[in-house]
Amino acid sequence: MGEEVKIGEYEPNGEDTNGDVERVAEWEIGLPTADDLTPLSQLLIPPELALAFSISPERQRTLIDVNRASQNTVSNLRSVGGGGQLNALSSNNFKSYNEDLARDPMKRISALRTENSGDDPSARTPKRPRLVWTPQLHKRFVDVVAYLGIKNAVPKTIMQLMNVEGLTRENVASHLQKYRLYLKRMQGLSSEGPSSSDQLFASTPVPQSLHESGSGAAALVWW
DNA sequence: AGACTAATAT
DNA sequence: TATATTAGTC
Repeated sequence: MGEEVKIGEYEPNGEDTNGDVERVAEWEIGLPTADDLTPLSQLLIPPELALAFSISPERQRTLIDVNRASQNTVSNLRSVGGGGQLNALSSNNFKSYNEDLARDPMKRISALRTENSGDDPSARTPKRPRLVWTPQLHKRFVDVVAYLGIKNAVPKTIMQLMNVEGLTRENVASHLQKYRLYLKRMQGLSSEGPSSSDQLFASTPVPQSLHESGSGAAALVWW
């Protein structure tokens, strides 16, 4: 990092948030896409190589490490400049980063939030659009569940580790219920011939549209 | 109280 | 069918 200061310099005079958003969107274009990034969970130096050069092997980074690093990044961004419009900008940056993690569904959510942020009494109970579990979101979910092990994988923990803005415990609970049914079905069906109706989760095909998602804004952490 | 989960609703 | 909401339990 070290980019935060520059971000601050973009906005010396205050309220022009739209200008910021545009400029941020502009430099985001140059960033690598999520798929180009080396996963943080991957070791940079292969163990054999480290051994050969007697480099102390780097500790395997876990989901928790990555999650913690992510949290630290947020608080660092927030603390830069000690307040004022810079804070708002920083959290905006994080928000868009997080939206890109979750892709479309979260974008829809935040769009809707700003849309009816008025005084409409029904806005007091801002109804979230129903969450769509994109392959990206689902993969994150599956990774976290696998990491936790099925016994520790409860909605709150999963939600926290997934670290997706706007994702609720209820969202996860609902998905988990379905996922458990799927696992159960797999259990009984292991080594049985594929009934050809198993398109549930099995290798979600790969919509091309999801690969080049417009802005090309990169997620900092992806796997 | 709050979280979990199975059942039920949309 | 996918996701949300409810209701019962711990």
